[in-house]
Amino acid sequence: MLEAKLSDAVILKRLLDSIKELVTDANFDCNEEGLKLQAMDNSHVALVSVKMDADGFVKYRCDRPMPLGVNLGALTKVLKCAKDDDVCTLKAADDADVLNLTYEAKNSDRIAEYDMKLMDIDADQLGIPDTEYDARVTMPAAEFTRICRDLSQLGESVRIEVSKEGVRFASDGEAANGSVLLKQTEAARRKYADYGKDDVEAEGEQEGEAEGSKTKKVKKEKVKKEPGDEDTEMNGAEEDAEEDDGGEFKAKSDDEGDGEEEKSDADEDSSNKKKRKKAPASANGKAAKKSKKKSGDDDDDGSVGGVSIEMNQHVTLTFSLKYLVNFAKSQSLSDTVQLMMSNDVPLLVSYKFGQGHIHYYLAPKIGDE
Amino acid sequence: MLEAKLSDAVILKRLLDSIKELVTDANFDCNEEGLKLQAMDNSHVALVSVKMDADGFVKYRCDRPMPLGVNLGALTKVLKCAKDDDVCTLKAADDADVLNLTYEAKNSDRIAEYDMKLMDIDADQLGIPDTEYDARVTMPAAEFTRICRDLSQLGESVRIEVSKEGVRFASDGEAANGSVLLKQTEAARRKYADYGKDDVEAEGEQEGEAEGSKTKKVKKEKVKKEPGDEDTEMNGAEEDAEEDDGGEFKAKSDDEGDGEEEKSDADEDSSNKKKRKKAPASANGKAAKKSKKKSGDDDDDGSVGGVSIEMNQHVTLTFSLKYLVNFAKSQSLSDTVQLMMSNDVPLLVSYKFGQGHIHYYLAPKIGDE
DNA sequence: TGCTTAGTCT
DNA sequence: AGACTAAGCA
Repeated sequence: MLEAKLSDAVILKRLLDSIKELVTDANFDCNEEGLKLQAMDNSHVALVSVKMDADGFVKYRCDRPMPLGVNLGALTKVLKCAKDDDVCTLKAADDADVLNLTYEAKNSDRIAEYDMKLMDIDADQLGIPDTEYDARVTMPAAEFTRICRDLSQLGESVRIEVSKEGVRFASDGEAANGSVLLKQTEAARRKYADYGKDDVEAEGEQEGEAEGSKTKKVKKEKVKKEPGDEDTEMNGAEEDAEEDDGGEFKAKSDDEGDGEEEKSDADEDSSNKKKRKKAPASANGKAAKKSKKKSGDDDDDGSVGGVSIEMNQHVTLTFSLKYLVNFAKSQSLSDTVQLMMSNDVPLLVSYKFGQGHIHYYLAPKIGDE
Repeated sequence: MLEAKLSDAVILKRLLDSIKELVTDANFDCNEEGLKLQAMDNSHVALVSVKMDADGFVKYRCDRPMPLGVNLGALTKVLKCAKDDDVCTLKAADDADVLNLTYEAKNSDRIAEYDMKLMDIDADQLGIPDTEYDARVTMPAAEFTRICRDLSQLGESVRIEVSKEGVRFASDGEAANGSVLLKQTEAARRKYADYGKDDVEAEGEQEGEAEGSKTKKVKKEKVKKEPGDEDTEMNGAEEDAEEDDGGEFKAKSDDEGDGEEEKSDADEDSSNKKKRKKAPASANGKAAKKSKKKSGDDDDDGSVGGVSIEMNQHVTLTFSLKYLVNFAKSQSLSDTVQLMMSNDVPLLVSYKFGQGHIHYYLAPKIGDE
């Protein structure tokens, strides 16, 4: 059975708000590592991957892995019945066809309980490419939202060009062409120096979670895991942030060396194999920052303009703004967004929050389509 | 002729916002007691009863009773032309076919005047049952609104179960079932201890006002009036809160004993005849509280969670959420709502505000309809 | 974070 | 035409 208690229902509410327009039905795959959702958008153009780590819950228990087929519209409705600060508990019996959600007011004079029907959803195995990106752009989520919205008024696509100096977002439209250049600033570089170094990528394929994740009992710590050889090493010192569960694609951060992960190496081998815990929460200290989204920590996200760029080579790609605007809704979950790009490879838009992360993949437009 | 001056137009605006979707046309019946509106909703399922006591007006004069047939949509539009804090004066000549509304800014530098056409409306005699309810639930209006809205997302009906411990609102829907339990708390019990004890019920039938009420000359105070023998007594001291005009049904408050009405017995007979003043404003002191709606008086409505329950026996009833959601709009008029229920009897949802009250009646669903 | 306005869908 | 949902503004 599954029992997951979240301290504030608002996290789940925001998560659903972020993806419910993109995906109508999806499986929440739960195992002892946490909850994971991967799905193509309704038109099969974009891919969404959400992960909520067990560590992010007040209480988390999952006896055995199981997929919870959920209609996201229905779940959104049910979540709307929760107050933002309600303690939210998700429960599902092992072969249940319902997901039970309990909302408790922090003062306990109100208890609401909902049972939502589950459905069987074909888990289309999603092949998330295991890519080492040539460019990683870290910037304030609000900036990204603004740019996408602005440019979407002009045209349907945006051309994103990454160079050492900065990122340019350009769109050509009927009535006007627009271009926004964000320069890399020292302040931004410093601010994001160790951001997302260990958990940015790594959407394991299903495979990873199916057996690998369960089998591992590993550390709850925030050590990043190696895509391939997680069980064996404990290079806690590396902050590359490879956190691919499946090993299908691993994220590369060109400049490691920050070494800010906590080492929980001790437990590495202890866990069977597959310790794909990327500590989203504590590792790199970003997760912590993110969680304060609305708090407006000035020195971190909001106040500093500019972007931080890490790259191996120039990248120029064109994307549908409609999707990017949609992705940008996750701004509610994090102050910071990262764009991972390589030429001719799907863009990865990543938002990390206290309890996990949400990744969006979007294939580039080719030629002048 | 009628002349009624209200210190703040916002009261009327909120009142109209509350009922305009339920009722399209209705008579404002005015007599020296004040203004009253009673109407079935458009589908004749629910009944709305609004009362604004003469005392609640800065100035009130009604030479002889008359019905003002109003299209509520039109009145709403006209009221939108008033600023919330404008002093609003309603005037109608004895046989006028127009209602004159004057809006004066509090500093008098602006005077707006509108004439709205009146219409003849068949006053369907409304038979409001005179019921002694088995359960009375007093709770924050916002809580009631929230629950009705939440559950209306899931299903069409809500089952309300009242027990000593609390109230449960439950709804079953296609995608999910939901249940909200509000526990009775000591804080809530204290908060609402003397709430609505004297004016909760008592919608007189039309009849009452037509002849019976007029004949009485009684006090203007907050004494409840006797349906039958009004002209003779002036029991100003009782605060039972029977305020039925017609005598058809009288409101019962199980626990009276507050005794907080003011006695103005002296003037009872002095007035010609027809003094059916029920003083909603001052009696019991609740009216006063209510009027502060938006002010967020913590110790009164908003801050205290939980409900207060007074009951003779368990009650379980099922209602259409669509209507309850509609009723809940009156939250703009009061921080507190009371639900009065008996098995197999229409629910009474009552909101009291400084100038009067609004009562909604809704028949329960029987069986599994 | 809440409210108001605009647009879309029923 | 009305209601509901989503986006923008305060």
